[in-house]
Amino acid sequence: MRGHKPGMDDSSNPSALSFPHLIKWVEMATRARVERAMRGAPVSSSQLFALALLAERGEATSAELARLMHLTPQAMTTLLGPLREGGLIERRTDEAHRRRLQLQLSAQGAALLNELRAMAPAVEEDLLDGFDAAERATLKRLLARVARRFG
Amino acid sequence: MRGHKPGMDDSSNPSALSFPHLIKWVEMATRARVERAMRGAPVSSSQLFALALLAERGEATSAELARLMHLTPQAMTTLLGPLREGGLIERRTDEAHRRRLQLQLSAQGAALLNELRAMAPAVEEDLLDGFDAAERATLKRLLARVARRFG
DNA sequence: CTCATATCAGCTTAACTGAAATTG
DNA sequence: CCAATTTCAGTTGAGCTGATATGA
Repeated sequence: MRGHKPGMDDSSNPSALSFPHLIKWVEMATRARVERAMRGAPVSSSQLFALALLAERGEATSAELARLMHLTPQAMTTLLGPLREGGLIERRTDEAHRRRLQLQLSAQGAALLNELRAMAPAVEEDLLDGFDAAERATLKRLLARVARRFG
Repeated sequence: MRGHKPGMDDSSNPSALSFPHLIKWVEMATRARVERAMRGAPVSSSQLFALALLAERGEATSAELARLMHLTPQAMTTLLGPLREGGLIERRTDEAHRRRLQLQLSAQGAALLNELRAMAPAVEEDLLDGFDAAERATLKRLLARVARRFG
């Protein structure tokens, strides 16, 4: 318990970092390692994340992905442009709503995603070295719960 | 338990997101809300984070902050520039190592940090709505442990 | 000489706002 | 007419590499 009273978090410590700062800090540590591991890859880490979300959904519009990723639709158009030019995603017009363009991974996109997924365990191991299996599972479960609240 | 065997995380699910992607996702949700809450503020969220780290340390060099934030020293110079011009941080030459410039918050910097800290609870509440106190404490404790491993 | 610190210059990527066209 | 989707154009911020200078 390290001197903590039950139910007492660190918010009583005036110099404790807020939740936004903690997330930002861990993300910066993660980002640095992911960028290094992805050096030379044909997509950025943000683009890879979009591919992963699209793979999970099977099919989605650009506007849906923008909402999932908390970006403006314009930012999503920019992000997806190179993926489409690189043949990693394909589009088809939704016949029910002809303004919507349904996206899905191409075979190349799926292959690239699969290939780049291989680097994630090493990054995780580096970041979570010293965390036991239960702690890792708890952290990932809580993060997934936060993320999924919005999509 | 929702059908989970004890000790089993979601890594056996091929479409589960990796730790780097989970962090990125939560960070994007957080970033969007923080940027909205900080619209019009004289510093960016990254600059605010640098101020928070500096406040915690009391004093630090630019190179130390760069290592803490997993940035290059050059990126840190760029990030700190406006803070110095805005009178939010002060520098003094380290007499033992005259090449080092020790940084610390000015009174204005401390005041601004204090003011902007007020928006964090609302962002946290929005993101962690539905999480009980124990879950929030656990999540923050685990995130802090990851972040502190590197500084 | 070597290493760490700090900074300048130039570049790329990620994100925004504003404006416009298309479809339901 | 209005709302959602997509995209173009322009802008800002955040991060990188390379090169330079200084001090221990």
